[in-house]
Amino acid sequence: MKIGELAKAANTPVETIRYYERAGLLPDAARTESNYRIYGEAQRDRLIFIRHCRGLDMTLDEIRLLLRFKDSPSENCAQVNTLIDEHIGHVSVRIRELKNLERQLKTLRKTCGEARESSQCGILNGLSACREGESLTGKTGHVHGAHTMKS
Amino acid sequence: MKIGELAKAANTPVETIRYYERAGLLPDAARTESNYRIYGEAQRDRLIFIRHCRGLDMTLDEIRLLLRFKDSPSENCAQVNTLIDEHIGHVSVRIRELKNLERQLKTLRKTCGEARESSQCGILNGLSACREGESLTGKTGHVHGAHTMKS
DNA sequence: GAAAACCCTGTAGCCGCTATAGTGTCAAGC
DNA sequence: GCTTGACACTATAGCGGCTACAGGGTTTTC
Repeated sequence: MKIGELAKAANTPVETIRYYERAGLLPDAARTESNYRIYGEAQRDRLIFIRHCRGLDMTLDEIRLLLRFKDSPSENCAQVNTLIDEHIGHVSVRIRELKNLERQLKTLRKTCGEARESSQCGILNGLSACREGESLTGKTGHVHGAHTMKS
Repeated sequence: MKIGELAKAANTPVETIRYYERAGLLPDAARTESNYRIYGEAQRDRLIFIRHCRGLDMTLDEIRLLLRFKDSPSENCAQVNTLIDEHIGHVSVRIRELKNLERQLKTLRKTCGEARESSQCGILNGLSACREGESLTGKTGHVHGAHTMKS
């Protein structure tokens, strides 16, 4: 199959596939005479694996490690378990952080129930004031942000 | 105060302060004869405001909007309320996504209780298999990722 | 008067894509 | 057989929000 077909089969943009190749997650693809990439089922499955991992918010580095284990089936998978455990830890930490955030934001929102002059706005004023016990976000994990990509 | 003092006062790296200036969040600072930036209390307060907003995971664009309202105190702050409401929405969405993720990861983790051969590893095999009802993450908000920055 | 600590500008890198510009190849329809 | 359109290729730049240089100048401290 050509790259466009693979893209459909794995529900992945073409550019992303080429990016994964450059990034070393997919092996350099075989080429036709006219220099088009061609793929078999093995590569398709590998790509689907990668996309599953990305769907679980793993970094490409984490995925690289998992792929190494997939590529050496006789090795002991203890490191895989560790990786997943750590990743779960990162996600949990991030959930806790975001819940905190949500709480703070809702508190802040209550301080300006209705529209009024900016100078009187409880939100703007609240953001200016210094709160004390603020343990600013994340040093622990690698799960970031509060903003998803599209739109 | 010079930039280093401001950095301490607002608990913000010097480079980040310069970056905010370039990004138009802080006004171009006044300069000494030897071209050093100098700041007063107003700029310090503005920076602290920005850092509070960042602590609440707002984007620089969102913060720019808030600053516009701070800069025109007689305007109606309805848009501020809307922004905060939307931001709360983004955070809530992200929390739901991450909880989902956590659930999936824990399920996956259970499939390989103990270390064994990679080829037998429930995790690696689970990641290869196609799950059906996967509503892949995020189109709705702008709160992203599961990975925090440092370490 | 030398060394350390600070400041400056400009540029490149991080991640995981995404989007261009500019070119080449191929299959279908006339 | 020639045009049109869909697809493929490479190379490069951009996103956000910093962070980290390199290579210089200034100010403070001993």
